[in-house]
Amino acid sequence: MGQKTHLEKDKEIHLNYEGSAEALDTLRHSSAHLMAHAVLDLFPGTQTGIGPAVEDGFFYDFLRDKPFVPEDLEAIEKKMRQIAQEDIPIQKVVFSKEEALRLFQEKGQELKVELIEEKGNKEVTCYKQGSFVDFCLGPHVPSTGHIKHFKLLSVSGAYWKGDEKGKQLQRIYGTSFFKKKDLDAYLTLMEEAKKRDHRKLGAELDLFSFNENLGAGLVLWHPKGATVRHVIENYWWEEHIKDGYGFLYTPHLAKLDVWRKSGHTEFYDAMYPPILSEGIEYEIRPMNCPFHVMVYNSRQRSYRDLPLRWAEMGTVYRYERSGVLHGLMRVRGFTQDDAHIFCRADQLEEEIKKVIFLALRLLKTFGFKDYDVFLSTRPEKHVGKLEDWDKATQALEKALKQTGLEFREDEGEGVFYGPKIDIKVKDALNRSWQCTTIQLDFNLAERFQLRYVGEDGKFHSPFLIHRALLGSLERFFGILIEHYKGNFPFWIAPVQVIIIPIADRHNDYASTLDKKFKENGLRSQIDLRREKVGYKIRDAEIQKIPVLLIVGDKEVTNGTASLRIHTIGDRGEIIIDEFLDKLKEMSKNKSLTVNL
RNA sequence: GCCAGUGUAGCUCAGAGGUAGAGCAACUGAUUCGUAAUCAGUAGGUCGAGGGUUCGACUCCCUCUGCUGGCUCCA
Repeated sequence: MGQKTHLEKDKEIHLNYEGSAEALDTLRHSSAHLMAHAVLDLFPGTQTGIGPAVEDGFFYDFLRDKPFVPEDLEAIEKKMRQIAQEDIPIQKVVFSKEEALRLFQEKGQELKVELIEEKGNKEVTCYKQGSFVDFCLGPHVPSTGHIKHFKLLSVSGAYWKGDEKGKQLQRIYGTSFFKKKDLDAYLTLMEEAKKRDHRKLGAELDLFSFNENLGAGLVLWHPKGATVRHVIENYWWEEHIKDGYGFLYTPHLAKLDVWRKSGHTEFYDAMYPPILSEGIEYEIRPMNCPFHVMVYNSRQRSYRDLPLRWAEMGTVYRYERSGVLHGLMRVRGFTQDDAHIFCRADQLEEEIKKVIFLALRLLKTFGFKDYDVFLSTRPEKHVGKLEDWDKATQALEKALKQTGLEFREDEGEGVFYGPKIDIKVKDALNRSWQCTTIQLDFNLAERFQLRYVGEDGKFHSPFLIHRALLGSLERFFGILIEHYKGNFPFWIAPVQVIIIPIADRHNDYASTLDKKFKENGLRSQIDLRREKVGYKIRDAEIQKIPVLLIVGDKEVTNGTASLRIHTIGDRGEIIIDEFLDKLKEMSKNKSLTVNL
């Protein structure tokens, strides 16, 4: 379906099929119009901003004295259904710019007037449905009756043209589908996402918490969360050792002058105010780079020393505005799995390739197999030599191509100090999360005068690669929790095995098993409470412990245990030593599934 | 930071201008039990914090703080 057009110039006929993404966008765009139509009917005097289709639905921005409250959404939705039922034709109308301006002026739609003045050509395309007219390029569905399966979701604030200093508008979000089945599936997916929300699971599984008295965005890692973190860090270290990294520990604080020199005070706005001590200003670090650079500068370097790869789980603190904080995904204190690589021009491509492969190796092991990859190139405002930018951008591109990854080029979206590669992982619900970032840094190399002595005996500037693979441990943990819905793979699970004795008389036997598992490097736990098996099993299942071992008279006599696998169920008796080996194997292989 | 919503027991949630209630969890006792909740009893709250209005505030008003959904920004 599509909009029929009788324009002489526009001979092109849009034939959109329901299955296509374009068709869905059209439907949603029309849904946005329908919503604006309903809003203007219900709340005369409201001004309309923009109302596009977005990834999961649509929104429309409104300017109105009184804010919309949740109850208004119900009324608007009802009105929308009414207008949809009337099946009003949606027509394309072309005005001259003057006509269009007059029309919207008369309607008191000043925002639209502003838009037409900016974007309108000689001829201004509008779409009309009954009393509602909108400045819009279309296309749209033929009539309001085509819009059947939609739901308004939320109200929020939004700035006119995205400008924080501009007018504050009210945005209403909704979604719309061709088929009821699809709408229901979407709503179910939202419910599903809520169930695996890391904030909810974090509390339920006792992984981490926040505390109002401590401050927003500051994470308390509980023992179970800390165990997962430790597992992640251990594995991360092993892989970095394999790739020839050295490790650094550096302080969380430095004189403000360091940050002046690095340019952070000038260019970076997420810094906490400095701390004055004995007349000297200190700054809590928002980044690790200057410290690593100082290690580099602690002695003279030769071209033979390069590349130098130095990694640190570097904790940083950034003042994030209160409204942007979000569970573990966006915090004020976090630990980056950071590293800086100092290399020569001729090593650049190889080093970047190595980093990409290392990133993929790590992400795959954690179970992430789909990625969105971006290459961001030189923005207008930048530092560094053009020649270096070109060389580096080429190296990034060449390295990416060699990995066989599909990537998108974001032209001009690089940071002012260098081009970069970003890798976002897709989780179990196909949501995308920023993890890996690989950035060239011409700024620090220059400001801290990084040098090495070349083959020719002269000083040269090394390239500085700044990279984080998991991103931040906090965010990565959050992503892991949501990806697995708290059902961590065996090698990651904070408690891997729980031993459940049926009655008191089985406690001793159970304890020897627990001890044996612990001695073999497994994270085992024992439930000695005087409760019925059913109760203990339920508890263990809720805690999402992957392996449950139940021991009663039979098992004590046979020297065995009965296995129950989380979410799978009872698997019968197992022989301890054999089983122990299997578990150790599973841990060692970092298996993502339970193979027992 | 901005717009909107929200904060009642450890958790999930009722209630309401006259000093708070349920279920689960916790604790105590009984039960010694075979694959997702045994029974009974007890205890638990400065109703997010501070200020104001009122004879009286958990309830109304203001400020702060945390959280939620967005905007803007970002690992």
